[in-house]
Amino acid sequence: MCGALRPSDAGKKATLMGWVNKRRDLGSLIFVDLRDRTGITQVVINAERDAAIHEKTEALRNEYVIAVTGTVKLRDASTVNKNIATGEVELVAEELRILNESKLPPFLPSDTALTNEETRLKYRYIDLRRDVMQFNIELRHKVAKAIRDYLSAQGFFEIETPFMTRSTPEGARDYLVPSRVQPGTFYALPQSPQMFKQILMISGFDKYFQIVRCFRDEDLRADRQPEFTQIDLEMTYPQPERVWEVVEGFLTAAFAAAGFAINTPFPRMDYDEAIRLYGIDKPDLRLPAFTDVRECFAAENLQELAINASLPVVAIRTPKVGELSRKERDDIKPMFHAKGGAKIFEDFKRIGNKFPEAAAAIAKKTGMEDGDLIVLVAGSAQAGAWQAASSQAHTAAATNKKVTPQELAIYASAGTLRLALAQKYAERHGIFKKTGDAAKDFRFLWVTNFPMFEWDEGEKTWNAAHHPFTSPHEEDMAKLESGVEALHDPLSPLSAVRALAYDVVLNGTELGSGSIRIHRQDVQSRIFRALGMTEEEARERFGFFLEALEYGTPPHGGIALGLDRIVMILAGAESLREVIPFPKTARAVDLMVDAPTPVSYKQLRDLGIDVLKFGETFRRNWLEKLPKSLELKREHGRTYLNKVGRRVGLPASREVKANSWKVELPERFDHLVLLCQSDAGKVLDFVLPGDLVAQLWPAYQPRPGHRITTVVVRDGERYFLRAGKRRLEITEYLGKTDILRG
RNA sequence: GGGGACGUAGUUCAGUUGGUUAGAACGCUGCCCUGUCACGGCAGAGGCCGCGGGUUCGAGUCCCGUCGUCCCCGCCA
Repeated sequence: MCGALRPSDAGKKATLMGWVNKRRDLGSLIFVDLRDRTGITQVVINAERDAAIHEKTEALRNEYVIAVTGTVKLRDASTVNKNIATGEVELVAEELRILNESKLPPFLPSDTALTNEETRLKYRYIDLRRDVMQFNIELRHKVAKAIRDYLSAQGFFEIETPFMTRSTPEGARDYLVPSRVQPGTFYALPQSPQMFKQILMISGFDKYFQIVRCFRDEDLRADRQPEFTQIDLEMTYPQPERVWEVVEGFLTAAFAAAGFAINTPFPRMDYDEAIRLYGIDKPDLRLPAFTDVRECFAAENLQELAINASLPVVAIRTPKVGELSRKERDDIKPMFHAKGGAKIFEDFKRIGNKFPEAAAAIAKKTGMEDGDLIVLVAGSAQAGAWQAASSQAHTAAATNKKVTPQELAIYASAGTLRLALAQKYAERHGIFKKTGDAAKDFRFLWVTNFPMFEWDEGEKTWNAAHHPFTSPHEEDMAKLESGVEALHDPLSPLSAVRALAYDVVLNGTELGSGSIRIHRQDVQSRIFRALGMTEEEARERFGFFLEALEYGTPPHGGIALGLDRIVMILAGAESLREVIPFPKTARAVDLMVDAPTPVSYKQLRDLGIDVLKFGETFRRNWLEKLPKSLELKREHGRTYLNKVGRRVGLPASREVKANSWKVELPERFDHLVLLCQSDAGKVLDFVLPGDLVAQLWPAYQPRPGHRITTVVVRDGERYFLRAGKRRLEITEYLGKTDILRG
């Protein structure tokens, strides 16, 4: 392999195969850097030694695939290249074969400046040749293998679960797979194998794991792809601590495989504590926690600052930011997104001028050092009105050590600001820079005792915060019982029910989430009742599962971790795309294979599917595939696309600037779908029933593959179809059918 | 669904208050070069300034729309 040769190999014969990474042509002496997965070796071709090979080498271009046989030679001391592992040797070519040529790639794997994502994704096979990508994918393999090996050694079975499964209304949107055999019905791709793994526990496979693809049809982020990989595991009879031990074990193995020695056990923190100290349920422990500095102010100070004295005053300390200019201070304000009456005091100097004693106390309490930035977040006095009204909640919650919604608003606002500030001044405080000490670089944390229920302000009800199979705390069972009576009361005892749920967090990223599950039918019923679900509704949605629970279900629990995120952090990457070989864009498009695409009518018909609304995707995919040189032409009272002009489209009319495009008619049709861009730039698409088509084109006989184009014209509030000189008003008709505005 | 950034040569980018023929670097092509490894030297090719409208005597530059990529909010049990 190209990265393998060492001085000890000197004198040996070797054959290397790989890509031409670089050719340095010095005339009758040519150097070729030959690259494969393992590295780069320099090949020397000397015209004096072999004119034929030299001639062949002159034809080589970047990314040609070649095979070279030659003798490994130690380099002279003066020509050693310390930058590469094979730098002390080179291969003197005695035979050279061009295995394949290459077109000039849009970018080279050896380029130092990164090409834009669009090009990288389109030519992913070239992008993946880059050493960083090779490293990341190899790292991913090593991590996955380490986890498999560890869990297997611990007695876990890797068991596969179906990809084509049942849609559940809970949680994220499902990706659906239509059934041909039973038209009108759909499988769903799993958001996670949650129910199957619990069924496996019921089935007696007491330790299960799987490195498995999951699918969620939600909007993407840098750390969210529509398909992603989970390390999913479940075991019987565990305390949460037992699950944590297993996770700590395989993470240690995974990080070791990546060359990092991490410490276990990870620290643990209650959800409430995480909110109080960090304003978020996935704290980044590398940064300083909040300090509550309400006590540092005198009551009059708070009044003067219009701060609500019954809510916390949070100090955010960002280290080593240094003196900020007026403009820089102003830049902080837009970074703050106030929730529920939270307000910001970004100018600590001014606080110091006005209230020197308070400022001194704050500086002391926060451990402020020279150059540290202090920003305060507090509840505004205006928020006091509704605060007073629910002061009862405040006291009640205080006894439960529970964070109230009002406090949460302050903490959460401060929490996002804390991260934004840390991000903005990352260069200055340097906390995010790797030190090389894994214990400092990777700050793990277990966040535990999540609330069982979340208040939905819109629906005025309590929802399951995790999933409805999460077991509540044994001690909170009584609250659960009484809380059921107050399902639509935001102050319900349900607010204080804790779940046996836990998250594993690394450097502010949620790596995984798990829980001890409910294994008893009676508890499960109570939870469903608490969620306002009747027995019948519950049966309807989770029938098979509830039935399974009744056949001797052992206590069980587990967790699922995002493999992509783990590898991303290990690789030091900013985006999941860097650790997924074939990722999708923010619009869930695969730019290499160009998916998704519209499918033929025949395919849809087989599935019993009728697509009513063709959206942007349809329009784009269909239009883009038309030759650019088409223009509309009218003949024999019909409109055709002809090869004349530059773009597809109709000449702009006075009334409306309309584009139009073809619709491929099926053998049989009940309606046409037309899409039209109105003068306001809005895309209208609507269904045109068959009898209207007949009115417009009386002589028209639908034929397979026949294409028709028409234009929708708008005149004020009236809409017309145009066919030749005829105009057919469809305004009224549109009112009766569904006109869908895109 | 909402907000923001970006789109100029194959690639990364520059392009002034709108004003001659749109530049640089790398890459590419040809020639020269025996110790390079970011090789060097000489010569050269390469542009619907994303697309469509508009304003203007004049648009890469201003306005509107649209397409695409990225980031964020909502969403993601």
